[in-house]
Amino acid sequence: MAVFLSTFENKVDRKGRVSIPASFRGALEQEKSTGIILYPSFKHACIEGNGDERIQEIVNSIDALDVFSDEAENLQTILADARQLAIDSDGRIILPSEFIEYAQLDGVATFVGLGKGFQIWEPRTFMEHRAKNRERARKQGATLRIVSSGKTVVT
Amino acid sequence: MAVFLSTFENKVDRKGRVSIPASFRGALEQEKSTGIILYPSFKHACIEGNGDERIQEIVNSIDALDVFSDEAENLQTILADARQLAIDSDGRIILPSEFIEYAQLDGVATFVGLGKGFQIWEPRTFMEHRAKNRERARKQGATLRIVSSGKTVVT
DNA sequence: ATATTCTCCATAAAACTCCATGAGAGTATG
DNA sequence: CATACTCTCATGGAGTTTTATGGAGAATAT
Repeated sequence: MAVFLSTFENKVDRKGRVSIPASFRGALEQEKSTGIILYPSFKHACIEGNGDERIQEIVNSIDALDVFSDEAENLQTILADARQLAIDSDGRIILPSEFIEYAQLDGVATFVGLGKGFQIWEPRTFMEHRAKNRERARKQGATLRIVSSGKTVVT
Repeated sequence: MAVFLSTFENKVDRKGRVSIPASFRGALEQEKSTGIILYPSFKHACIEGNGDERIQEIVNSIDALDVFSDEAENLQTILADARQLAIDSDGRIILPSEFIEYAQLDGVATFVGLGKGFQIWEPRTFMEHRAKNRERARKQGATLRIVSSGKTVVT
């Protein structure tokens, strides 16, 4: 299965063009994704990115919820704001202006691998976010214990 | 099962290239890993290494958590800092500069087998670390209980 | 027609491949 | 048993390919 890993900083030019990191493109190909799907994050000032396969899972998960529940409606807004973007022959996409504004990008974008998907951040904002996460992880003493079944337990 | 054992000291050249110890490569092959995953250690000034099979377990485990939970975000920082590296035909990888800096490598790297995975240290730093560990082990008198499932617990 | 999007090309830097060397371990053989 | 041979492994260098990125022109839409 494809995995999005590591972080990359790429430039966003005046036209909104930005290169997708090569390893992310590799992951997308494994998913047989022709393009990528972007949508604004719920929690943070960043853009969430996924391949087609992952979006299908999300759609199915939402579909499994109670149709008229608040939760379902909340999550459906994700889909409403999502855009499918083609990757051009040079490995780039054009970031829609609403996403550039939402994440407050200014010429540079940080691509953050999260396993099944990834995020796009304004570099400084991401630095702060990461620092906060690390601090919290240290406080909570997060260590990773792999159990034989393949499940991971935070102790 | 693949096991990483013993320690090796290999050179890191100007391009950041370093040979993976042959026995480690053997262990990786048994895991059907085509490459390795490296990420900075939480606790120490060293790099943690695993076969890329391992990262799959971590990704799946995180995925099993509530997507927007704090725990998931804590663990995602591991993925964001991790890199998947291909082993070239000569058995080498290129260490990304951020890892060289993090572990403060200067031309030499110590590979330390830890069973399921391994670590990469700056040699002097590792010496001190090992001395400290041995001292503690002597004081506390570590004993080992073998668990039938194959899991090992240090008490 | 004018702005926006898409295609194609150019380039520099980084990553990858291939080849060569030398040290050491192990093996063969006289 | 000592010497020569072979093999693997670590390491260095050179050349090729891939990436990221900028710009120009063609296609498309408004």
